[in-house]
Amino acid sequence: MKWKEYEPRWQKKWDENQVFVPKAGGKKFFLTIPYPYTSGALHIGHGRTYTLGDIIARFKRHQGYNVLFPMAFHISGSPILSISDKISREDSKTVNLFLEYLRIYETEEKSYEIIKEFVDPKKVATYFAEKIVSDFKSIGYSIDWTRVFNTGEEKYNKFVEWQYQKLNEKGVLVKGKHPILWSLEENQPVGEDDIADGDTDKVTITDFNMIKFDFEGAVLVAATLRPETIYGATNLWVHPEGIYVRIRMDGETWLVSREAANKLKVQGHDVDVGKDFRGREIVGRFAKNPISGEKMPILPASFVDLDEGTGVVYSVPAHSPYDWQALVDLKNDVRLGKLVDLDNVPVVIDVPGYTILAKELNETNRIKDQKDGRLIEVTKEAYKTEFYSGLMNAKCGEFKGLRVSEAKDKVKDKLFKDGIAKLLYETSRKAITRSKNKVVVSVIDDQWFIDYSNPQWKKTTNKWINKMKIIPEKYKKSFLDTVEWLDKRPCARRRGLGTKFPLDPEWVIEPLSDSTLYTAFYTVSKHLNSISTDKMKPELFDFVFLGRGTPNEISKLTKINKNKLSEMRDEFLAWYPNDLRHTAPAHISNHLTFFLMHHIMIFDKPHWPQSISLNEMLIREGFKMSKSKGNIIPLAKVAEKYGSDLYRLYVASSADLDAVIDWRERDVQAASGKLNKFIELISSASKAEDGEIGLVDEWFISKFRLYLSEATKQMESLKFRDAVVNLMFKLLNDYKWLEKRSKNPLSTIKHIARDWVVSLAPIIPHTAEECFSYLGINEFASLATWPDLKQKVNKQAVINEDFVLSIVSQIRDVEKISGKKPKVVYIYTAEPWKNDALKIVLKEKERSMGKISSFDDKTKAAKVIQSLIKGRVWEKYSKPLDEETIITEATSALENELGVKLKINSSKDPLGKKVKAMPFRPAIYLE
RNA sequence: GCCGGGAUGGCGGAGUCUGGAAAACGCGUCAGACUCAAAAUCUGAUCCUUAGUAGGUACGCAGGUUCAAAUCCUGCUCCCGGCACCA
Repeated sequence: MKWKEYEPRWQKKWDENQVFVPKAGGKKFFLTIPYPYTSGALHIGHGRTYTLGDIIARFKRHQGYNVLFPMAFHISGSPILSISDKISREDSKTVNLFLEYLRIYETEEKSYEIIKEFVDPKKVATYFAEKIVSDFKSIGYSIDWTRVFNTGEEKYNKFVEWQYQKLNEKGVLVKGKHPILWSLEENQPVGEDDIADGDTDKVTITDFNMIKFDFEGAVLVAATLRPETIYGATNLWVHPEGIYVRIRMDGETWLVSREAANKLKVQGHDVDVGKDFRGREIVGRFAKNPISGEKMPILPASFVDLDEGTGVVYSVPAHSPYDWQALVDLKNDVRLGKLVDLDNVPVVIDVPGYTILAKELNETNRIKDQKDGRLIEVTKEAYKTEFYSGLMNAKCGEFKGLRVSEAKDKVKDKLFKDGIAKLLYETSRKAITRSKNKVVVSVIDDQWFIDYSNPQWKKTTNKWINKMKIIPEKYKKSFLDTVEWLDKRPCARRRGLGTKFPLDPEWVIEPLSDSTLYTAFYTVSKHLNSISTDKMKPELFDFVFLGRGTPNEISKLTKINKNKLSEMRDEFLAWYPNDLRHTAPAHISNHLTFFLMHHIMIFDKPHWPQSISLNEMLIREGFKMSKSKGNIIPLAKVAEKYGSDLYRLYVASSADLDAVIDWRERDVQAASGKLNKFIELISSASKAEDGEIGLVDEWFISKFRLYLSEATKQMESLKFRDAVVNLMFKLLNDYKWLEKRSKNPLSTIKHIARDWVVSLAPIIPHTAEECFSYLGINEFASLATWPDLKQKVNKQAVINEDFVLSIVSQIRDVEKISGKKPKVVYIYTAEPWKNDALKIVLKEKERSMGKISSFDDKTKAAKVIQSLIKGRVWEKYSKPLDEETIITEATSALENELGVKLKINSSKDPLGKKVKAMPFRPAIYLE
């Protein structure tokens, strides 16, 4: 792996010569990849996206584009903050994780020193940002580092503030209520990171319907996920030992569990807690069904969970396995048994194959009592069955005949409209924070949102997406779906790093919402370094990005030199729009769509994004890389372990964009062999004497040019894998044959060496540079012009030599089938009249049978013509070959290759093979 | 649950959009060459039958459209990803 030795050398040269720092102007290509979040070391999976992006940037550069490929760092949000928190609390898991990251770069001793500084979140951010820069350089990325920034910098804050001012002017910033996960004890929002097992077992927010049942001048509030079953309610359940409270809630008197009262308090309701009581105190009394007005008994049940919903549920025995079972359990109760009527439970949802679904399911599953754990599964089954195949029946009034899946929301809407129901948010599972406090749902009422629901905005965006190039194209639909589905989205949070929300500085702009327009920021970021932030008024950005005002006016207002202003505006105009944004499909449903929509809302149409490309993830030996499995390869170790060019070659060639790459050590080693072979060939060719170019050499050169033009198209559509197959694997296979056939194979390589090296330079740039130096080409391979695709291809040489190769495989076929190891092989070419038939077929194609009259033996001729038509000879050939001459010329190579003696068109023909020969398929006899 | 995507040899995967000789390219395996030996490298074989260019079996399952289906349509099974404050 000699490339490891020269890689750093070329990286240094690129750096010193600022090879990838473009000056605005000319035919431009502006490529971006989302900036990495600096909360740790990147691994080879992250590297896939950046590597493919770099290959695109480099390819475009070869094609004569002036390429801008910048990079920055994301530090906004809470993760970095909570890392510092945890490190300062000496949380051992976090400390160990970060020590592990540090050891990638530092000595043991130094790691311990540095981690102490990580109590400061900015230190975490800047440390890893720096390391990512050196990681990226070590892989040879052609990034313009002069524009680097991070999202915590003041100039960036100014830019984001401007952006929010624009959004506000457009009227898409709205304030409202919003449910979030919350800890009562810690009195703050909890993110996935703060929840115990939050990463593996996600917690989401579920909507419960609280339905009010009049009860002795108050309301007893039952919670349900299945409002459509209200028509079949027979009674209410409370937990007999549970503690309930009487509360004043938004002007009404409610009875709910004590836990529920606490939740309601933080869900935006006006709650006064009054007297508490045990569930059993109201057992046996009656509440009123809000739909039918019927009296319904309140009964005790132990399955009722006080900490889920309101701690009160209504009972639908025909459709809920728990309810049915609890009634069965209660039937024999001396006092309450008489309130239970199992013979007349109302069925309100008809399901084919069932009469009373809950009863029948419980019986087939032999449920013992309401404490039976299997009830959870049975309930799920009941719910699913009814949801998909249940129909609301005559007892459901206006909803009769509807499928449950449709009726559910309609019934819910009606209950809410009639004031019978209210919404309660509940967590999807019982969850605690890492500090062991309960997670509940809180509703905050002053949450700021970006309102993506605006139909005009959506329409314009969809229209634009349809026009955009999305690669691979199958992801286009995901974009359209996302736009369809987007609604209001919270854009500010109470804590985290980032930009203060300009309309309310108590809030910080949420990290995905501060990263929607920053591709524009790259165009001027380095100019802003010399301007003090107090001069960065909104008018500055209005001018630079939107062309509002004149340099004179803006200069007066901001005190920024007016030439500087013009320079910035010019640079923005020179680079924008963003020609390609490359990243992973996971970003479609959030970042990428915001990126599009914000551009469309704020920028002029000529500056909207042009195209987006996406690549799937990378796994290792069949498994996802994860900290717990300990199977992560950090990007920082790639150069040392494999060499960057090998990494780049493997990442480019082992899977298409939309397929997951499996990093398999064996295949990596195989790729290493090919890379070695390539380097050796170029290196020895560079030293070889010039030789004569024969027909076979022309065959090879032509093959290369054919592969090259195919590969160029493939590179343009980002099919790197196919390009590598053509330029590397196939060509190296052809070279093996060339070595056997040509007098001067290395000198032939010399003819294509420069072009070959350049064509692979985007993928293996260090090796390309090194090869240029072997070849004595005194320029950067990274900046070399893409090979001329109009160079001569000798088609006849290709056809002839491919024919010779087909002779080899035909003889081998026969050897294999006959099981013979011949000493002499007799070859018979087709009789001349068959070539006449061939000429007809080449001209007439499928209609050739019409010309059959010119042949003496029409039966034989028909057979031959039929076979030629079937073989579609016209697709490959334009005229018959002089097969005898071609084979004669290649005789010695064929004899060597096969280890036999060849005799062509000999009169000796013991098996009568001669007559079987066809054009392009001579007959063969083995002796 | 909702919304996407996928299923092809022993394995990774081409081929699907645009129906018309399935398996390009790579890995593995087997055999041979080189070597004292091994590794590396090179050569060949790798669905079945067959002195041949032909036939048969095969692209998750079940149907359908068509002269013709891996490819188009319908239903099903299983896998993977995203799902709003999370970067």
